[in-house]
Amino acid sequence: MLKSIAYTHHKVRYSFQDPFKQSLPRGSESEPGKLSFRQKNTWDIYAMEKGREQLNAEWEKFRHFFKREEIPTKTVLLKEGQISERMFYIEKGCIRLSFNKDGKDITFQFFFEGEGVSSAESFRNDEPSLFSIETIEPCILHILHKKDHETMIESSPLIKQELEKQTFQRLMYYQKLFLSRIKNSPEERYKELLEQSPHILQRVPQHYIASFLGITSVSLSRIRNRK
Amino acid sequence: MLKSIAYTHHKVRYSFQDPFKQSLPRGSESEPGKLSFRQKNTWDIYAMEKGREQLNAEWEKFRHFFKREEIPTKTVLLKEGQISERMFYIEKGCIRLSFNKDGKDITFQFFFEGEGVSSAESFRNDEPSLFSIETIEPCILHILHKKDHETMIESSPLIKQELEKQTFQRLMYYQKLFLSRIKNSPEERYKELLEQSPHILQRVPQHYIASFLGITSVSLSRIRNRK
DNA sequence: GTAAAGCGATAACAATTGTTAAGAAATGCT
DNA sequence: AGCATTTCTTAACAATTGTTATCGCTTTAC
Repeated sequence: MLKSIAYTHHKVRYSFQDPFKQSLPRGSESEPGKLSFRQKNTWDIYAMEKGREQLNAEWEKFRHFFKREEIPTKTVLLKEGQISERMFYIEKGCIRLSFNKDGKDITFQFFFEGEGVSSAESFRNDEPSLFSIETIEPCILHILHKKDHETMIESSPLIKQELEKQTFQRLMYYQKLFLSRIKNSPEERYKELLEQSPHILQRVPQHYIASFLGITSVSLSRIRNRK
Repeated sequence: MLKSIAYTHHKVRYSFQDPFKQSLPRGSESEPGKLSFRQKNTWDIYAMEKGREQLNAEWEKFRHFFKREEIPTKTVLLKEGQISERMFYIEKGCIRLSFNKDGKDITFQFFFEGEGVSSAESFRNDEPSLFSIETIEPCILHILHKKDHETMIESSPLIKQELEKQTFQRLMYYQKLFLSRIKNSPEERYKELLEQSPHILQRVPQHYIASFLGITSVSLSRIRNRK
């Protein structure tokens, strides 16, 4: 199967920049609503700044820590309850986060190309992960091991500072995610997906979308028939 | 009314330590489940450490930045959409966070004595707050103004570092909050409140509890009749 | 002390969603 | 291409929650 995806000998086309700058998952940006593609714009502004270039140069120093791997569909990268030792950066493909409730699988976030994925608490505190990480499509990932991550932080105060800044941004993001989840009905949230993240609806199977919206796939069909 | 609460001439009995160490709201710890009173234990351990004492001594240097105020019930400390210039530390009383959806008021967090409250994004980025902050009971608060907060951070690398550490903890907390909200039904979450945070049920009016659980007060009455 | 406001419980009815099952279409594998 | 698996839609019925209104009790304000 992987053989049919001729990426193995394909020249990598992305440039190596801060791999976790985009760590706020794009799939869920429809929920805070205000984050849709805003980071792309912010990214452009940063890209113009000298500091940005300096930071990218700093990331470039640790490029060798990221191991490139091709991963098939429905591969569990991290299982809920395990301790995470790796972070993932997506070059190609789609990933979902999920957890188990009474035998039922609940999806709550999607990640796409250019985004970083991890179970931060597990990774940083050696605690069992609260959720699983799984590929939805065939993926090309760049994988950072925990030890290399620590080495990187110790070696570069600049990167350490940047990651702290991102922690705050993620806090803000989760706050918005949380509020949006409370605030909007599944139907409202589906409509936001339609308007702001159509790529999710095109690439992710409906039953994952339903799970993500917190409803059954039957209810999702009903919602889709209402519009 | 405030005159009947004879705190005005009452000697302050708390000691001035890191006022935001307890910034993870206690009211919602029932949701992550695993955080219930755990911080109190962690606090004790920290209190034994020399570093802890050093940090408290550092906080003590900025005690004068915190303005003590007595606030009556149902006082809006920050209105949704406004820009926050203050952080609050509760000496006495109860505070809730809420936002408005189609004319309806939705409560999502409670704070009690010993806890810090703020709209972090608004405070830090000068953005309109996503929610309101309101007292449920008569309160005694220690209020930190934004300028003083900035002065404090610039003056003390130790405190700056401590606040960064807390940011990560808050990120973890919100992640758990989010997952718990998705995972558990209102009834399950009500039962957790019963077991782990009975003080909330005793002090907070039922209709706020219902709102917090994401249901109407009628549904909450039904749930209460089921147990 | 009295009036008003606030709070909680309950009933009746409407609306929404879940569960289960069946069928059709799309996708994956050999 | 054929077959197996997965995905999506739909119907029927059950379960749950929302909306509205009413009542009684408690608290607050004057």
